[in-house]
Amino acid sequence: MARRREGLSPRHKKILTFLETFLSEHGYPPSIREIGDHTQISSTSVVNYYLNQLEEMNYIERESNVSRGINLLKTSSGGLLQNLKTSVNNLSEQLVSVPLVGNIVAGEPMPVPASDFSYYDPDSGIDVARSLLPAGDRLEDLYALRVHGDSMIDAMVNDGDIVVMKKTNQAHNGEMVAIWLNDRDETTLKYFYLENGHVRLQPANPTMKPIIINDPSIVEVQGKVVLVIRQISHD
Amino acid sequence: MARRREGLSPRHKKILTFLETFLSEHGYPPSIREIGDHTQISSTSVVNYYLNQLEEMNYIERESNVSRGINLLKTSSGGLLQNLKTSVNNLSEQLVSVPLVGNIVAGEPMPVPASDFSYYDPDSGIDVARSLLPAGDRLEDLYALRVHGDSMIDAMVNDGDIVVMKKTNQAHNGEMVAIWLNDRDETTLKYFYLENGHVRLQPANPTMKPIIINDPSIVEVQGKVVLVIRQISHD
DNA sequence: CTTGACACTGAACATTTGTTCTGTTATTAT
DNA sequence: ATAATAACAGAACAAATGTTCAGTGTCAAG
Repeated sequence: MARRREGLSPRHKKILTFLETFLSEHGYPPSIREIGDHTQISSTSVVNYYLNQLEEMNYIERESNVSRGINLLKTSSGGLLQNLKTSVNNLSEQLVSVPLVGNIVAGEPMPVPASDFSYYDPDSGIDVARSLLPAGDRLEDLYALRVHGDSMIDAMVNDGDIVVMKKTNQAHNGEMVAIWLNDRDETTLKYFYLENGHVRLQPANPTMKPIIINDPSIVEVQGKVVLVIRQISHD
Repeated sequence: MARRREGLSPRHKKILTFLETFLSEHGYPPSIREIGDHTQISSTSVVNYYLNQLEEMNYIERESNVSRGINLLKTSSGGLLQNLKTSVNNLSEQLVSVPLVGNIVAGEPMPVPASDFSYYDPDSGIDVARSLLPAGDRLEDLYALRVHGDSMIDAMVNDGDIVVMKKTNQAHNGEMVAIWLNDRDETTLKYFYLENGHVRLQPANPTMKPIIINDPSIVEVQGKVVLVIRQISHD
């Protein structure tokens, strides 16, 4: 006679909740005895009895004869919890911290970080979903700058916006690049076209006219823009 | 004489990479012997020796006399991995999928999703780092629209940009809102100010003049802009 | 050439840990 | 009242596991 109806008993739920809590605090799973200690189950065989049932119901995976060989698949609410094994795979793949290395202002060459990021401070990164970034780009080639001043308006970029750059000093047609113009002492963000021996720098604002540079050598490409982020707050 | 310079040796890196791989495949850490088996280290005391160094350099935490008591803090590339132990808790809190519910074009009222999101398709969401969104906003009040056409240029928003909106039909001074203007059959994005009985709609582009609406009743607020994202690709 | 520190070895040992076994108790259906 | 099953208990045991120890080998500095 089946007393146990399908579903989780209070004891099951208690064990699952303990698993989640322990994992999040320790970074590794608890032992059978630790589970028993924290769920008022005095016997390791009862813990084993319940873990076997949780495995049958696909809340966990177990590995035989392996200490702490428990992999949490679902929470007690049955929710879509990322489990520990996919979180390693997915976290660094889904959310990246792009280092915010300084400001971009019109009257100065913009900062370009050195390749070793020795100055890197994780607290000053900009968090960006990987899915918003170009698929093939290496994360270590990316950095962020905050725009300072109204000088990038023709690039449709506001004071305070964040631009995510990819390191490059070679532009291809149609790419938006950061360019230092030697003759104007000016950094600008424009779409780059090399045409008939001269450079056309096309503003993002389609109502504005391009800059034509007859001597491509005065164009100094400092990076390529891959993403613009504008957080709107009121003044 | 210090032969080991600061930083990771090839053996350290091999161990860290193995830790990441093992964790992602199993959901629990490897034992000392498993690490040795997969990194061609024949002696458990050498594995222990290297793990102690990785702990000193804050790549891992260890728990004494606990089997598989290793918590991975950083990957071999250093720094870009969120703390693994908080990742179980925090992934869904750090990266959110904001539903992309349609397009915003000037000549139509913009789509505003119903409150229950019953149509919601996770594959069509825009991934956004939580840290880029206003701290107090409820995620279920947010949705994204893709801009279609050049009509939002005065808002410094390009064709193809994504705007993340918060549901509201009341604007406060200084907020950027999406407004349907009945008399013009037009949606516009502007900073909103209610002044002396009339509404001033201020473009984001500071070189452009505001729209003054004497009759506030024709202003229909459809949502508030919280974030603009522009993915740059070449044409 | 000597010295000292780092890297490494293999074994021993103690502890941790999971599984199994032999039961008892509680609960429900007949 | 009885039977069957689930839930539980404690102990034993073997295996897994981490730490320690007494060494050896390598290499750069002095």
